[in-house]
Amino acid sequence: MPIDLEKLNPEQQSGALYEGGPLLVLAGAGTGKTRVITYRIARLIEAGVPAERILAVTFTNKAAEEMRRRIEELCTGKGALVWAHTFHAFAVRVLRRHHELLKLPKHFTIYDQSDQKKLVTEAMKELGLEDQTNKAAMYVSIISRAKDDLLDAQSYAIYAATAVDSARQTASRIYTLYQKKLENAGALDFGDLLLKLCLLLKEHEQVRTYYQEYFLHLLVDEYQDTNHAQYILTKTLAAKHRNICVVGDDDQSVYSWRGANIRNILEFERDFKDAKVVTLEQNYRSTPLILEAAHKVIRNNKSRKVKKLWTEKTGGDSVQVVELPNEAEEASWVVRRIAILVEDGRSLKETAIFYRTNAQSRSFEEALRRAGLPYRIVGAVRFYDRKEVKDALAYARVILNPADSVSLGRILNIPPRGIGKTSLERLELYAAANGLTLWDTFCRQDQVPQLTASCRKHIDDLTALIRKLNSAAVELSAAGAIARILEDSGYWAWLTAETETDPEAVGRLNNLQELLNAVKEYEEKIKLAGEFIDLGRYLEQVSLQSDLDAYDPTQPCVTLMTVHLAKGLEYPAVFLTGLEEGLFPIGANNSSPEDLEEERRLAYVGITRAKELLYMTHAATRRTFGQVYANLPSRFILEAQLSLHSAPPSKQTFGVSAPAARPAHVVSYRVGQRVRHPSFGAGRVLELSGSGETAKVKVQFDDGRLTKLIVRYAPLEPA
DNA sequence: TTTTGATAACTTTTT
DNA sequence: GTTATCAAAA
Repeated sequence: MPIDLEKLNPEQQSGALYEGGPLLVLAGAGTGKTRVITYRIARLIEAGVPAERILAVTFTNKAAEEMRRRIEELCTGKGALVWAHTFHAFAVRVLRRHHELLKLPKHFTIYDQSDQKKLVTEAMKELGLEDQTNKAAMYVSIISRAKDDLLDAQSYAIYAATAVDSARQTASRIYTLYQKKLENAGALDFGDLLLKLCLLLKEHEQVRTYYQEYFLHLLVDEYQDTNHAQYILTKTLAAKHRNICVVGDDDQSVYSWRGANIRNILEFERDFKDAKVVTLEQNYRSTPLILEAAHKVIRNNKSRKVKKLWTEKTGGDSVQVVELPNEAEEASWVVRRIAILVEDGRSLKETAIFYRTNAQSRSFEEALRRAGLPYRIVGAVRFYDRKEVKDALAYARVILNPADSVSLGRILNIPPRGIGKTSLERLELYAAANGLTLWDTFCRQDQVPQLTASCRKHIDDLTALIRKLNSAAVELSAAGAIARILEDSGYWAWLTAETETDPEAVGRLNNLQELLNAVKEYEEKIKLAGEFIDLGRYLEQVSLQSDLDAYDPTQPCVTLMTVHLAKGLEYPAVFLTGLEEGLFPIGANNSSPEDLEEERRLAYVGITRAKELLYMTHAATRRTFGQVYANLPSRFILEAQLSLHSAPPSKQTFGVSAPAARPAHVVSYRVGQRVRHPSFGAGRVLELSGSGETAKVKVQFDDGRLTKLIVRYAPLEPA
C-alpha cells in the first residue's frame, strides 16, 4: 500500500519528500515533526532503500521506540529493521561490534554518574586531594563536559597546560587518573560511549568507510540538543552520501549544561551550504491563547531563528496566572483545581504538574496524597537508582566483568560477610602497588599481607561464588541469572532476615521482586522478535534506561515531572508551577544572558506542552534548605503579559489548604499501639520522638508504607 | 567489624 | 528537609 501523504500539510510533505541532500527541518513545538521523520523514512523504504541502511538517532529511548512503532505502522515488518536508536544505544551497538579494536572487553561495563563519582573520589584520594572530595561531583561534570567536547585526557592536559589557573591543571590530573581507572575496570562512562565511537571512526579508516557507505540515509531528531561529539559523529557518518536530515527547534534547546551546542542547529546551513530548509509553523496542539503566551515569552530571546507558531483552532480558555502565599498553598490550589477539572469530566491522565527542580515535587505529592488523588512522579528517584536494585545489578556486572572494581567494591560486603573497611584498604593498597585490579588481588589473596585468616576465607568464598555464577549465567536468561544471583549470594535471605528489625526492608524486597518482573517482562517483549535476552544484553539495555522510558501516559493519574522531562510530551491541562525569580529562571542574580535565554526556552517548552488549559502559579514565599525566601514573580509571567490578578477560578479554595492545627487534647501514643489514619489506613506505632507540640510518631502502616507524622497535625487516632 | 547516630552538603535540569 | 558520609559505640 503506497504511503498516503494526504495527511501531511505542504511543508510537512516537502520535509518528507525532499531528496536533494542535506535537509534542515525547523519544527516548532507541536508542528508534527515526528510525523515528518516517520513519513520520510517510510517513503524511503517504499522507494527501495533497505530499511536496515537507514539510521535515525534520537535522545530518548522512548522517542526511538515511538519512531520504530510508527514506521512499523506505515511499513509492516520494517520498523524493527531501521536503526532507530538513541545516540548512546547506537554507540554501544557499534562499540560492542568492534570492541577488540579499542582494546575493550566484550562485556564492558557502562558507568553512570554515581559510579563516576566514586571513581573520581578514588582518584582524588590517590592524588592527595582527599580534603576536596566534596568537589568530586564538580570534577565529574568537568570531565563529562570535556568528553562531550571530544577532549580526551591527553588533549585536556594540553589544554590545561595553557591555562593560567591551577584548577584546570588539577582537573586534568584527576581526569588522567580517572580515565586510567576506567580502563582498568573495563568500563566506559556515558561520555566515553560517544568519544570512543568518534575515536574508532577517526582512527580506523576501514570502519569509518564501512559505516559511511552503509548508511544511505541519516536522520537526527532534536538536533538542537546535540553536543560537539554528536555533531562530529553525524557529520562523519553523513560525509559520503550527504543524505542527512536534521530536525529540531532552536527554541527548545534546553540541554546546554550537558554540552549541547545550540550553534549546531543555528549554523547547519553554514555547514551544509546547499542545505534545504523547511520550517514548520502550523501547530496542531494548543489553543491560540496558549500559543500567544508562548510567543510573547520566547520573542524576548536574541539568538533564535525567527518564526511564529499559528493554529487553525479558535477559542479556548484564557491562560490563568495565580499567586499563592507559599509552596504548600500553591500545591493545595493546584490539587483543588485538578479536583474541579475531574468533577467537570476530565480524566486525571489529562493533567500534568511541571516544576523547575525535583525538590518542588514534595509539596504536590503531599497535597495529592491528602486529597486521595492518584499521581505519578516521573524521574525523581529512578527505580534503577535504588540501593537494592543497584546492588543486584552490581552483582550482575561483576559476574560479567570482574574487573569492574566499582561494582565489586559495592557488593563485596553486602550481605555482610566479614570483609570490612580495613581489609578492603589492604587489598586496594596491594592492587595499586602491583598494578592489579581488585578482582586480581582477590584471586591471589594469599600474597596480600596482613589479612586475617577469616577474611581470607571469606574472600575465597566470594571469588568461588562469582566464578560459579559466571558459568551459570551463560545458560540462563537475564531474569534467571538475576534470580540465581539473589539466591546464591544470600542477598534474599539476608534482606528477608532484615525485615525483622528494619521495616523498610519489606519495601526493598518488593523492589527486587519488581526488578525481576521488569526483567521478565522485557524478555517476553523481545522474545516476540525472536531474540534471547541474556544477562549481558539486559545490562546494556538497563544502563541506558531512564525513568521516562517506563512512563505510561495512559495510566489514570496526575503526572508530575520537571520541565526538562516534559519536552516532547503534551497534556490537555498543564500546571506550570514555581514561576519565581531565582527558581524559574533559576539562579537569576549571577547568571549570564545565555543562561537566561535557556531558562526562557525552558519556560517556552513548558507552556507549549498545554493543549487546552494552562495555569501558571507562583508562590510569594518558599522554603528552600529549611529557610523561607520571599520571591518576586518570574519575569516570564510578566513577559507573557497575563494579568497576575486574574480571578482565581474558585474563591473558596483559599484558606482551606493548610492543615488546621488540631485542638489541644494531645493524644499520646506508645510503641506498638495500633492506630488509624484516614488516607493511610491502619498501622502500628514504631517509635516516638519529640514532645509536646513537636511530638512525632513513626508509623508502619499495614500496606507497607512507613511514615513519620507530627502528632499535633496528623489526623491520626488510636484504633 | 558492624551498627548507630550526628553532621555536612546539597539542588537545576540527565542520556 | 533530606541524603551521603564520617565518627563513635556495641
